[in-house]
Amino acid sequence: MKKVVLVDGNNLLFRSYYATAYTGTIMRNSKGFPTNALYGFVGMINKIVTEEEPEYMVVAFDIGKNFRKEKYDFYKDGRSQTPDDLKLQMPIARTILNAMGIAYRELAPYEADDIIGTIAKCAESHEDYYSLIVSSDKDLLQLISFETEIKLLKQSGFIRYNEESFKKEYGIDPIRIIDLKSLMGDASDNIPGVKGIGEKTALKLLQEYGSLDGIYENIDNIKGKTQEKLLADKDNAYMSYEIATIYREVPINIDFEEFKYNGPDLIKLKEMYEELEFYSMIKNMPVKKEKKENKYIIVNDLNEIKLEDEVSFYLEVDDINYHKGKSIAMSITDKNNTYYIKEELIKDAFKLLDGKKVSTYDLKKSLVISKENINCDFDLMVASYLIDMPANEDIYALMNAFGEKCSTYELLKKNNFENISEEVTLKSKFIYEYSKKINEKVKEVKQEEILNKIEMPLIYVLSDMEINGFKFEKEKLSEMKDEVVKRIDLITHEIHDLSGTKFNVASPKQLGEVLFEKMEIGKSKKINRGYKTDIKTLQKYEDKHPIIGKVLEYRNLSKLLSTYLEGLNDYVLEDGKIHTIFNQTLTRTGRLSSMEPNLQNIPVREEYGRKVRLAFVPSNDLILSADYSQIELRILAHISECQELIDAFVNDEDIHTKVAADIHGIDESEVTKHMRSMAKAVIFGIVYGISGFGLGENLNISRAEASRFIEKYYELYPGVKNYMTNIVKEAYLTGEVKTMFGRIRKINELKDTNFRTRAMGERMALNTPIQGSSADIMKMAMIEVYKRMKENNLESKLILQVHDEIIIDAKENELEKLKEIIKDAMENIVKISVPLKIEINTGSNWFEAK
DNA sequence: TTAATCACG
DNA sequence: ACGTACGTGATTAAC
Repeated sequence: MKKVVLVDGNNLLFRSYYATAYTGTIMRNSKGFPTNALYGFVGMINKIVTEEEPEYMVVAFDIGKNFRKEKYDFYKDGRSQTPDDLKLQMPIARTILNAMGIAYRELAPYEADDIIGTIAKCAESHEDYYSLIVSSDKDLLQLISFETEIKLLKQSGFIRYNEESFKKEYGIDPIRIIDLKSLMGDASDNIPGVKGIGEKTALKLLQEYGSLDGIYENIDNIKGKTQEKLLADKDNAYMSYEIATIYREVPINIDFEEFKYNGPDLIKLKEMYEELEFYSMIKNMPVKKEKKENKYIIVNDLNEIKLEDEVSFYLEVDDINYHKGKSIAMSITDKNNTYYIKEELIKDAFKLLDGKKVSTYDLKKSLVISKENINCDFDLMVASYLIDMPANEDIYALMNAFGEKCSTYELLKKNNFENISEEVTLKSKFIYEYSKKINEKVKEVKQEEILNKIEMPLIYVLSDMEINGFKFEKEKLSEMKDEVVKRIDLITHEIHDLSGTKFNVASPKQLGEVLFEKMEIGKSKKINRGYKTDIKTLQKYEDKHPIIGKVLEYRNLSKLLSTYLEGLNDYVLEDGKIHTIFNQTLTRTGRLSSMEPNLQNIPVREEYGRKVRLAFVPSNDLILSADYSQIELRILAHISECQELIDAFVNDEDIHTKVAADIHGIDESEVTKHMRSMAKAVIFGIVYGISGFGLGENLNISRAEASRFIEKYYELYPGVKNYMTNIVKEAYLTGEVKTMFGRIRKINELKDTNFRTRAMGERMALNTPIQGSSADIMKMAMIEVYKRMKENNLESKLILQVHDEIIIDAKENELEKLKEIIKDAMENIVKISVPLKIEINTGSNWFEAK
C-alpha cells in the first residue's frame, strides 16, 4: 500500500499567518513583501515531508466562489475578511509547491476539504493507496475510515487519529462528526446547529441514538429542555448537516501518478527562498542528490596555467589552528577551468593571482599560512558575515546553505585528506560561482562600504598581527605558578577542615550541597543541577562563615592557574610567541573575538591576576598600549544628541563625577568615590538597557532606589531616553538596527512571541549601535595606524586589539613618531559631535604598559 | 555535549 | 506573572 498525503493548504496558510500577525509586525523581506504565512507554510510542508516521507502528496486550496456560500448566504459570515497581506502570499505558496515538486489542486466553487475528501475517496476505492490527511480543522475528522487517517495539528505538535483511536476518544463513528456539527453548530463558520446544544450534549445524544436521524426518530424518548431545543431548531439542524458534509464528488481528474513526490528542484527552490529571504531554509535545504561532475586539471607545471582576469582560489590547511598547520592543497578557478595545485607548487602559485580580480574564502587564513602578499578583492567569508549568512571557518556551512556539496572539514581531516583534490576544487568552484551573487546581495543591503572600506582592508592588518604574535616568557610566571599551586593546596585543606568533609571544591554541585545543606550557611537559588554558587551569591554570606572567603580565594586562584598560568603555556610556539586567531566573522555587533588563546580576557582588574601580564613582553623594545577613553559613552552622547553629555565631553569633564553631581544635585567637588562609582554603574547600565532590578542587584541597593537613579538620569539627560525609545521603535519597524556607519544587525528576537525574548531583543537594539559603532571606529583606526606605520617604514608592530585598546610591539627609537601617528589616527579617524580621546602608555611588558 | 563559572571590554 | 545588563572564550564538572 502506498501512502498519499493530503494537505489542507489553506489551513496551513491561515494558521501560519495568524500565528505571527497578532504581534502587530508582519515578517517581510527587504522589499516589504509579507512573508510570515509563507514562512510557516514552508516550515510545515518541510516538516510533513520529513516526518511522513510521502510517496504521493497533494496540497488542496480553496479558490474562487464557494458553493456553500452561494446556497447559504450566512455561511462563514462574521469572519473577518482575508487580510491583504495574506492574500498576497497565497499565489506564492503555489509557486513554492511547484519548486518543491509537490502537486496541488484547487477548483471553484469547492473548498480544500471537498478536494481532499474526493481524493481520499478515490484512494479508498483503489487497492494500492491509503491516505493521510494533514490539517488542524476538526471537520476533516469525518473522512476517517479504515484506510484514511488524520494528522490533526495542534498548537504544538499533533494528534494522529485512525478509525479505532477516533472511536475510542469520541465514542461515535467518524462520519458522525457531521451529525455532531449539525447539532452543536460552528461559530467560526457561522453554522447555526441547534441553539443551546453544545459538544457535550450532542455527543451524549449521538452515542445513544447513533445519528441525527436516530435522534429525531426517538425524539419522544428525549426529555425536557433538550427535546424542546431539538424540536425548535430541527430545520437548522438538517441545514447544518448539509453544510457540514464534505462533498466527495468534486469533478477533478485524479491520476495518482501526477501526485507522486520526487523531491524539489533545488535551484528553483533556492531562488524562491532567496527572494523571500528565508536564509535558514536555505541552510537546511537537502543537498543535491545527483553528483555534479567535478572536472579539474591537475597541475604539474605552473607555466601550463593561463588564467583569465577573474579568478577564485582556495587553500586547504591541515589544522583548524592555522598557526600550527601547513598548506596541503590549493585550487584555482577561472571562467574556463579549475586547477588543482599540489603542496609543492603552492608557494609559487600565488604569483599567478597578481593583477587579477581575486576572490577566496577566509583570506586571513591564507595570508597567515602562506606569509605571501596575496592580492585579493573579495573574501566570501567576510561578505557572508555581513549579509547574515554562515561564515564559519569551515566553508562547508555556506556551501551547504546553497545546497552545494562538499564534505565537512572535520570529516576531511578524519580521513586524512585522502580526497583532497576533489574537495578543494569543489570549494574554489563554489567561490567563483557565488562571489558575484553574494557581492550583489552585499550591495543590495548596503554593506559594500563596510566590506570594502573596513573589513577587507582589516584582513591584512589582522593577518599581520597574528603573524607577529605576542612574545611570552613562561619563566616570568613560574614563581607565581608555584605560589598559586601551594596556596590552592593549602586552601583546599582549610576548606575541608572548616566544612568537616572532603569534597571537590571545584564542583559547584558538591560545593552547593556542603554550604547550603550540610553547613546551612544560607539560602541559594536552586538551579538545574544544584544550588547557585557564583561569586555574588557567595559574597552575601562572606561575613557568616570564614569558609566563604576561602572558597572565593580558591575560585580566584584556580581560574588563574588553569586558564592563564598553565593554559597560556600550551600556546607558546617555537618562536617563543603566542599567536592568537582573531575571529572577524563571529560577533553580532561587529566586534572581533580572539581565540586559541583568547588574548582579549587576560586579567587586569585585580592586582594579583594582573601580574600574568608580566610575561607578555616585547620582541622589540617596549610594549605600547593605546586605548580609547570612554568611547562607548562618547558614541552614546553623539548618537543620542544629548546636549548635556556632549558638552561634558567637549569640556573634557570627568563624566562619572559630573553625572554623580547632577544626580545628587551637588557640586562636583562634593562627589565621593562611592557616588562616582554608583554613577558609573548607572551610566553603563543604561547602555545595556538595564532595569531597576538589574542595577539594584549590581549595586547592592534596593530596586526602588535603583529605579530612582535611573529615572533621575533620564530626567537629567532626556536625549538619552529619547534615543532609547526611538531606536527600539525603529528596530521593531525594520527588524534591524544599524551602526553609525551602516553595519546592520538583524534582530529576530523582536518578532518572537515570548515577551522575555522580545525584551532581550530591545536591549540588543539599543546596545548594538553603541557597541557596533565603537567596533567600526576601532577597525578604521587600526587600518589607518597600520597604513601610516607602513608609510613611515616603522619596524614596530601592531600585535593585539582588545576592543577599545591596541597593543604595539614598539621600537624605542620609533616611539615618538609612533605616538604621533597613533594619536592622530585614532582621535581623528572620524569626526563626531564629541572629541575622541586616547591614552597611551608604554612599559617593558604588558603589565607596565598601563 | 551542555551548564556553570569567571576572565575581559 | 515573569525575569531581570550588552558582547565575547576557556575551563571544569556533570550529563
